[in-house]
Amino acid sequence: MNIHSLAASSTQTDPGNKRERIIHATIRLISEYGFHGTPISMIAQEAGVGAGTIYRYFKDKDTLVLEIFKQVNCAFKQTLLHGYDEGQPVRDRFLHLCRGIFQYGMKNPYEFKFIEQFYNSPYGTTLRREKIFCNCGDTGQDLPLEQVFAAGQAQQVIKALPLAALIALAIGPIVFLVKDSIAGLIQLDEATIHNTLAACWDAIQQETGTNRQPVVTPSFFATEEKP
Amino acid sequence: MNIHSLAASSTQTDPGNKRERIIHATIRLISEYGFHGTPISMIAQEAGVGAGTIYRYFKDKDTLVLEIFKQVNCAFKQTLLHGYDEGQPVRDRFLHLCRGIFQYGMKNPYEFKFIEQFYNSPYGTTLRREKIFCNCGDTGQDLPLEQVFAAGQAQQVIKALPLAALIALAIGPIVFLVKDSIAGLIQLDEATIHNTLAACWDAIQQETGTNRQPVVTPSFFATEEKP
DNA sequence: ACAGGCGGAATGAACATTCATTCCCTTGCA
DNA sequence: TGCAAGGGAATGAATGTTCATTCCGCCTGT
Repeated sequence: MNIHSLAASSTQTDPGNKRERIIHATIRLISEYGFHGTPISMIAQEAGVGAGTIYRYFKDKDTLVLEIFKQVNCAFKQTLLHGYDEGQPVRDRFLHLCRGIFQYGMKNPYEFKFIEQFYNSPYGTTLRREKIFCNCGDTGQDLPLEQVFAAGQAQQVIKALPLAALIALAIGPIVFLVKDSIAGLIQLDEATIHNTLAACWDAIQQETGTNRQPVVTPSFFATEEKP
Repeated sequence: MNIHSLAASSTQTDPGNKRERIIHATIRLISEYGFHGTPISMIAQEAGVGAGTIYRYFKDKDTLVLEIFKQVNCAFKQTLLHGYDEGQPVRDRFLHLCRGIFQYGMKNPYEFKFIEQFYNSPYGTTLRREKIFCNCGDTGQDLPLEQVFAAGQAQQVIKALPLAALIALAIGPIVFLVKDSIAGLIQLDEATIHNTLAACWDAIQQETGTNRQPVVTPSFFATEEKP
């Protein structure tokens, strides 16, 4: 798997809309069966094109999937920023982004699961570790969610947990629930979505009231493990 | 020199420990590459046995993986019940189970990812939908986590969210964090684990104080989507 | 008529599974 | 105690299938 052909995308406008059909077929099938579980022949059939035609548009299977991932991932990020206002309070910005992830997953189940598949593959893990990601106007800066966490911690409205933990607390439940929804295991109504998102906020927010267990600081655990 | 006997181990009890070696190799490889990404030949090599030997112990690749899943899933559930006391308060029981998942994942990364892979495969989804699961002393009753949620809701210490949402809020972040840890993307210390688990509780617990946004009820959303 | 996109058969590699053979432990017999 | 035959376990080359990729003749738009 090599990385080239960044922009051979549209030699001429678009002959049929074969490229699009191939992309959608790939997303749908890989989201369900995974990379190794979806042969090129299956993609060709689903797209309604000949197997050879796929190679007119993509160098090989690896390139096909990687290019689709970049495209889908960028579109996903763009979606999150729709209507996003940096001037809003931390809680509102947080909920906007989380709701965006939720809605994206509900409206684009195949893309959502495709992204999941990719991130959980060895290739995806490498990508994350090397922080390559895609550049879709992305200047290498933090994702907005990370900015929200930083701002929230500065204002002491968000817990002083490691970034990875905050991300897990925010996104973990959403991914979990969206996957269950896509699989048809549950039916989500708007109230449940709203309350779940509020619960995600409860998880990361720094309590200021008195009716809460104190958060234990790292130094507490210097010598012992459990009270 | 001698005549019989140092090892009565062979014919019946454990021929070598090949079966074990095959199982461990399968878990390790599938946890990393997925079902379709790990050929039998690779499993045989990793286990240090001939490819044909695997078929002495398992009917085919599907059976191999399914049997391993049952075994691993049951062992996982048993682990969670270690030291579990139904007489404890809801919060303590909840934290015990969540911590158990966390620790299991950290100590058994291959098994943890194997279970993940399985649940996210088409087969795993089907299994979940049909609620077949394995019966390892499992009398078909609810998982302890579900019992805790039910008890907590009865006592009004846990939010009145659908079961699937509560499970997502509890397990989602843990799965997320453990996977990051296994991938080597983060380093977890005990304090972070403790605080993250506490945050999971914050997510599902029903506030009794006054400094909290009210939880919106379903009827609120009957006609509109966003205030 | 022709240039180039297109489908799908052709190709060689890789895969799951089988099977003839080898290996090694047990056991009957001298 | 020594020895060799018997039999189940193990092996890896053989088999038939499926895969990714290539190739070539057809066909459409111009």
